[in-house]
Parts: sequence; structure tokens; C-alpha cells
Amino acid sequence: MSLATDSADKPTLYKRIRADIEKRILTGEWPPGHRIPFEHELVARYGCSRMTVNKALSELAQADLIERRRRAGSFVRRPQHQSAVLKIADIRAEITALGRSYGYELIGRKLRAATAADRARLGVKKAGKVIAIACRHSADNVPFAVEDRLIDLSSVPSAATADFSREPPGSWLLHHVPWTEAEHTISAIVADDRTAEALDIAIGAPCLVIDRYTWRSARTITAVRLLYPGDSHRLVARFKGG
Amino acid sequence: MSLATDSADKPTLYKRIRADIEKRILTGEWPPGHRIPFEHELVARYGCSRMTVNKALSELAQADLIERRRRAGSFVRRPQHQSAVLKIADIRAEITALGRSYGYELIGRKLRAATAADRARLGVKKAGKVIAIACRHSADNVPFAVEDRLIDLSSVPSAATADFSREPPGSWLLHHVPWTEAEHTISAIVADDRTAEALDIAIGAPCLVIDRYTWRSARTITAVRLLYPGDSHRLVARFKGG
DNA sequence: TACGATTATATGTCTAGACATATAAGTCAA
DNA sequence: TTGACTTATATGTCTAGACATATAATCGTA
Repeated sequence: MSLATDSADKPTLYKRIRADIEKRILTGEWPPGHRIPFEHELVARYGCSRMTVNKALSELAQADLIERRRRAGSFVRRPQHQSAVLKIADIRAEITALGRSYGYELIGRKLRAATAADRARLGVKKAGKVIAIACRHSADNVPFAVEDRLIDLSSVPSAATADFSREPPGSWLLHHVPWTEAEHTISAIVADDRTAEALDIAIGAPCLVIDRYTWRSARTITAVRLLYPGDSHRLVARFKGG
Repeated sequence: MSLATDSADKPTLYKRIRADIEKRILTGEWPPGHRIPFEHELVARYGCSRMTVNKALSELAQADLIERRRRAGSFVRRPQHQSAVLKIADIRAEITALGRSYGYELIGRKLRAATAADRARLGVKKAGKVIAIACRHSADNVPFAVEDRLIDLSSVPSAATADFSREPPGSWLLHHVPWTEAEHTISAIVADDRTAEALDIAIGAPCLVIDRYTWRSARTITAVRLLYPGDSHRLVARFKGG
């Protein structure tokens, strides 16, 4: 909701330019790598001075949405600059970054009309189709995490035809769907028999639970629950603040 | 290290102005709430046009380091705008925000020359004095978290005379010491007998463990371990991303 | 073909003005 | 004392220029 509506009030010109460009990036109309119009082109389009256009583009650059290169132009950045906590969104990247071999195993995949429970979990009211996915990640052939995910197909129709038997859904989504907001809920449980079996740990051993919800604008994209062995896994988040 | 050294190269004027102000804020010379010089004063001091000063201040505002108010001036922001994960840094604020009554109990406080273990925990080589603090937080008289903290007195000398019997050290630090970086490590354990006793939970119940290290520039400020009952507590982190 | 020098161009920074606008502070009346 | 009105002022936005600088593209040469 934060940058939702500058509704009704008259935004200044440079803010309008910035919002116009931001919108095209977030909707995917201008994908990562796309060259956005030169300053002089925007000057012509909006009928203003170059400083006004420059201010809009500078703010987008400061927000890491675009990258500016002298003589070449300004380009939409790849969404790889998330906060540290979100980097763990891509478990494969996390494991390979540690120099360990990544293993992935699809346990189950079901395409179905959303049940009441599905709608509650995704936080949506309208019915629609969803994909439910269960899978397991491993590092050096040791179970690393089990994943239980729901994807809202009305937000991400292309997920219906994606091949999740080879690519983990988290990686697929990260590379195909731009997100704008995510919420993590972290808690701890002790392993029940099924969890213990899946993670190859003892019943009663501590587990870290991460529930993540991801939105694009106001639309829910996916809800996922990740279970990690709590004593062997550490979740590291590093911040810069003021 | 990120914005550490623009060493040797010649930074542009607006960057120098921005860096000058940033430095005074981070060193605490200009504390939260302090009014920084008006644009026209900075124009006089640096001998440049107002637009140059304005660019420096606008970027500081976009980075949430200062707040600008028409007619009033520009003010150093309180460090309350951290990422969601860091908001839980202040347990008191977290509890009162939920409308529950906050309780605090100092269990122990020791001022000592740093032992080898202390130095390892803080990640410093040089010896010096430290304060070790143990305390417990509660919500509506139910144990909420136990805290085990080490403060490096060479970084925060004023902590030696702070009264931690009434104010929790986390709140005190948050309000007295500006930080620039923090690292969280989150894991899960099962409660041993001492932990179970302190949190009033069963032995073997799941606990969430948060280890946090905080730095100002390259100096370690504090290291803290927080233990939460894992089934009743949830750590929520919300982000906006690209 | 490969490499080095030249050129064109988009961004980076800066100026000396201008008018708009929100609001702190002061003024005056009820 | 309180509330309404006025005023002064700091920031917000914008312009039409300028020169600096990094670099993609081109051209020329070995």
C-alpha cells in the first residue's frame, strides 16, 4: 500500500515521469536489460527541460531500478538486488554460493481449482486455479529443506506450463515474475514423524520454519512454507541502516 | 565497506556535501532531531548554487537519513526506519505495539576486562572493557524472550554508566548509538533445562535463536543472543523489492 | 585481421536565476 | 487565553543554458 495511490492530487512532472517508467518496469513491459528512452527523447516527449528528466532518472537509479551508463543509455536492472533475507529466496543460489552441490527433487505437483483452504492461505477471495508443489532441496546429497508451495495461476498463468520437475519453483518464479513485496514469518517447531523422515533428522529435533508470501502490487503471487533442520541451518541477514 | 573510500579520486561537490553531512550524522555529532544547516547556509559555506546543495540533501532524504520540512528546515531522522527485521531489535516497542504490557527484568550485569571468549564473540582483537548483561522481557507477565548481551565499552563508553536495571540495553543502545550495519543469524534449538526454566516452557520445546551483531562503521558495538519460545513467537519481516 | 587513435554522444555535474507552496511564527481580535 | 488571519521563509520544482567525462562506434593503420 505504501506507494499505492498519489490519487487525485497533482503529482509534479518529474514524479510523473518517474512513476510512468516505474510502472512499465514493474508490469514487465520493459524487462530487465531493456534500454529506456534517452534523456533527450523524454525531454521531447514530456516537453520539459533535461534537468527534470534527469531528476526522475537519477532517483530510479538511486533506487536500483535502472542502471545508467555513459554514452550507452539507461537500462532496466535485473531484480537481483534484494535484501539479504530475500536472497535466501533462491535456495539453489544459496547452496551453490557455499560451494556445495545442489540437489532438487519434485515430490508432488497438483493443478486444481482453489479450495477454501487455498484461498485462505493465499489471502484471496475469488476462486481460480492454483498449483500446489511439494519438493525437497539438498546440499551435497544431505536434505537441506523441504518446500510446500502454492502458486496463484490467475496471477502467474505461465506457471501452468512450467516444468518444475527439473527447475525448483522458487528459482523459476524469481526469474520469470517480478515481485514488489514479500513477507516472511519465521518460527521454530520440533519435527514430527513426517518432517523428520523428509529431512532425515530425529523426531523432536528443532526445525526452522519460514513462511513467505509474495505479491506483485496488490496481487498475491505465491505462498511457500520452508522447513529447515534448525540446528544445522542458519539464516543470515545483513543490513545497512541509519 | 560499501561506501567506504572514494579514496584519492576527486568526488564531485554535491557528493562531498552529502558525505560531510552523512559523516556528522553517523558519528553522532548531529544526533537525531538535530536541525542541519539551511540550504542557503550550505550555499554560503561551499560557495555553490542552491541546486547543488539541494541535490545532496534530496539524496539524504531519499535514503531516509534526514527529513525535510518546508519552512522549518532539514532534520536528522531518528533511526526508526530500519528494515522490518530490525524493528524487532527493540523488543519493548514490539510488545507495546501489540497492545500488550511490557515487563523487563535485569538478571545480571558485569563490567569486566574482555576475556578471550568475549573478544571472539565481538570479533575484535584488542583487549578492552566490556559489559555483559543478562535480562528477560515479558509480555502481559508471560516470558517473551531472554537476552544475553555483550557491549564493547571502547566503542560505547557511555554504556558504563547507563542504568540497565530499568531500561533494557537494546532500547538504550537504539536511542543512544547510531549503527551502520547489523547481522542477524537465526536458528532453532530445543530448550534445555535452564532455558525452559527462564522462558517457562517445557524442556524439549522449540526455541527461536537470534544472534545479532551490530557495527558502527568498522567498530563492533554489541553482540546479543535472544531466545524466544518458538511455537508462540513469530518473527515477521516485510520487504519491498524490485 | 587486429589493434590503436579519433569522434560522436549520452550521461554527470553545475549555475543563476524563477515561481510555487507549505507552514512556523507573529499579529490581532473575541 | 484562544482562535483566526497574515506574513515571512525554507523547501519543492523547474528552466535554459554550460562544460566535463566516460565510452560505444568509427576509422585508419600495421
